[in-house]
Amino acid sequence: MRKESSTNFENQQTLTDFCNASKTLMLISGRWKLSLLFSLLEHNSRTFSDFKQIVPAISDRILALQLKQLTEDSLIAKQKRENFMFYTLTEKGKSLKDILVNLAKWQTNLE
Amino acid sequence: MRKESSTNFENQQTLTDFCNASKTLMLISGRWKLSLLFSLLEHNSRTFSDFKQIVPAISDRILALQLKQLTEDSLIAKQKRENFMFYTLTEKGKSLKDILVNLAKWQTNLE
DNA sequence: CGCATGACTAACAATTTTGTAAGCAGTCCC
DNA sequence: GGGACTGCTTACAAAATTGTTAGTCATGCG
Repeated sequence: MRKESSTNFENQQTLTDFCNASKTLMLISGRWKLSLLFSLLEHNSRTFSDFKQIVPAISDRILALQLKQLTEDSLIAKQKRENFMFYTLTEKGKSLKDILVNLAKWQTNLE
Repeated sequence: MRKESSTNFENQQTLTDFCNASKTLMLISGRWKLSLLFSLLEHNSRTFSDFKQIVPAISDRILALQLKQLTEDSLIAKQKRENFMFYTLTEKGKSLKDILVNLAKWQTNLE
């Protein structure tokens, strides 16, 4: 999916080396990622289908992709319970809470 | 540049309606935007060429594009002084400071 | 068994973002 | 008046992200 020889890729590297905030930003950019994280902040534990109901516009593929990336970045974890897969926030994921809340609050304060 | 009839575009709408944090996130996502903002937090006032020196890998086109978007979103403003264009943070831009610093700090705390 | 549901994946297409190369108007300086 | 620099823009190309459609495999249930 990534082409590790592109200028684009190299620049991304340069950027994250240069600016720590960009690293954090990369973890949470991606369509619907914030929605998924917020819904986990509220409910602690969700299944694939739960997410689809919360964000009906999302397609299976994209949902799976976002969940995969969040999992790879250790912000969420998945585990099986009673034959269902449950997604939950990891400690790392929970530690993002203030940042997420502030992102929302900043926008709200503008209005 | 945008195709206002695509699912992609509609979903972006849905998303920002649904999740305030996503609105904020959109303003600061874009390659090098954080770097540009941080450099303005430090130095208050910069020219186009200054930015090019700070982030040598950036191309003219992309720099101009990012600056334009930041300007359209009113995070920065540009004005002419002594035949040079200077970019500065607006009040709105300055009010992002805590968020930006926290994004960086969160990453740093991980290490 | 036959069908429904949950949690995905594969193949492909559309859209968006980012990068390259070249050029251009305005100002300064010799 | 010829360069050189600043601050862009245009036309084009490459790469990344997002969306569509159609499956797959496992489990549960009447």
